[in-house]
Amino acid sequence: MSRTSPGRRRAPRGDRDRRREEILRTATEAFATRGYHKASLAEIADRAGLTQAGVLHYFPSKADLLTGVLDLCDATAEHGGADRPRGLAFLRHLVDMARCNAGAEGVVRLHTVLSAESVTEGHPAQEYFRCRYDGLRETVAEALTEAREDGEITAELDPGPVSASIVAVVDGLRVQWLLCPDAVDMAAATAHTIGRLIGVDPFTGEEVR
Amino acid sequence: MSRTSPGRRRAPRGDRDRRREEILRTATEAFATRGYHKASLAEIADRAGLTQAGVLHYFPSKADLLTGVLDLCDATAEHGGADRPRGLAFLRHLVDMARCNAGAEGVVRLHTVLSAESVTEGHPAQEYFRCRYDGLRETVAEALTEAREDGEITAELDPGPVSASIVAVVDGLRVQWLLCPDAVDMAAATAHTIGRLIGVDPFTGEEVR
DNA sequence: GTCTATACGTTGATAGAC
DNA sequence: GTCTATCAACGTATAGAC
Repeated sequence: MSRTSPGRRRAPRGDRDRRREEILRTATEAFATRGYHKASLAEIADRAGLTQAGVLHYFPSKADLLTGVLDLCDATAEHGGADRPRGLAFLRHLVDMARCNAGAEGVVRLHTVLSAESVTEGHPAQEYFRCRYDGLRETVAEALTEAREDGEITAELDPGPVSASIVAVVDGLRVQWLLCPDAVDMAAATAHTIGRLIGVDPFTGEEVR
Repeated sequence: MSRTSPGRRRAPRGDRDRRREEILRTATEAFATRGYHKASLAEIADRAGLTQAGVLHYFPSKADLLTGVLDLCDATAEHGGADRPRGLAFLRHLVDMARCNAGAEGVVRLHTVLSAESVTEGHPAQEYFRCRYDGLRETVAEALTEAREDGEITAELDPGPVSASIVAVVDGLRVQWLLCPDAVDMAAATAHTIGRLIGVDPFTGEEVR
């Protein structure tokens, strides 16, 4: 183990890590606005204040840079490792995220562009997104089950298909919003759709009919 | 006007048009599996049985080829110019299309990949998809209004947000299905979500609660 | 109408000086 | 650690022979 490594996460280990993070930040922006294939190492390097060869010193290949970006994205989203809300509260959390997303075009763009690009032949993020959607569907399904156990949802429902639909709405609204921000209210549409799908307004708890 | 042109649409005008269509077919496949940026004219030309320069003889630029693909896609989808179904029947039509899509991976892939890629900076299909989503939302909203007028839907609903959500579900399910076909039943999930959103099963007409 | 040849730019990656 | 230099490969598009 390196002498300077304290052996724990979250401890800043010096200039190298700061450099890496700076590169990841600019790479995130580039991938979000241009997509993985169109974004170039030279452009990323330029905005990060070094040369293209410099970037490849920290990330052996462009694909490694992409996985680095996605990992950082996950790490940021977990924001300290707080437990996920239980039951209906988690569905409210989804709506809150949609509201929050409406002010963070970059994040939305990154996810939207890369997730769709990942379905192409041999894309380096394919496995990442496959796992991600599997996890998302399962998490939503769990939350739905909890909500029923806790009596927050009274309607009969099949967690599998419903969770896929919820994830799909959140996703699909992003594309429309990116192309035409004024035509879509992501948070409102998400909240409304979830409410109809589970038969309960996720915020007031009132029955929807 | 050319001597061989009969001056009407749909009349096969000879080898040139057949060639163009052949190129468009292979280009469609290439854009669907690789995305616009990653697909190359050389690859398309190769599979169409001519050289890269040959392709550019029929389509002045790669961007023109893309718009040609999208136009052909539209023309095919209109299949003869039949009027769109009215009211609830149109929503059933959406479900039927989802069912049909589950057997036509290529079409799904083309739309999914290009629509998301189009939100990137300066993408040649950006205007196309902006208009497409505007049109889709409006068409769905019209169908919803008709369904209410005809008494097929009794519940109160706001056509704007609901139509955006319906379009979003259809879209979002495609990404999940492409990444993991066994995990998602597009037609079932689409039908179910639409049913909950409008309060009526689109096929049986029974009230949903 | 289709080809060959080529111009001309950009890409990701490597080697080696400093 | 960061650079310059260089690489081979690939991209679109054009020019001109046939």
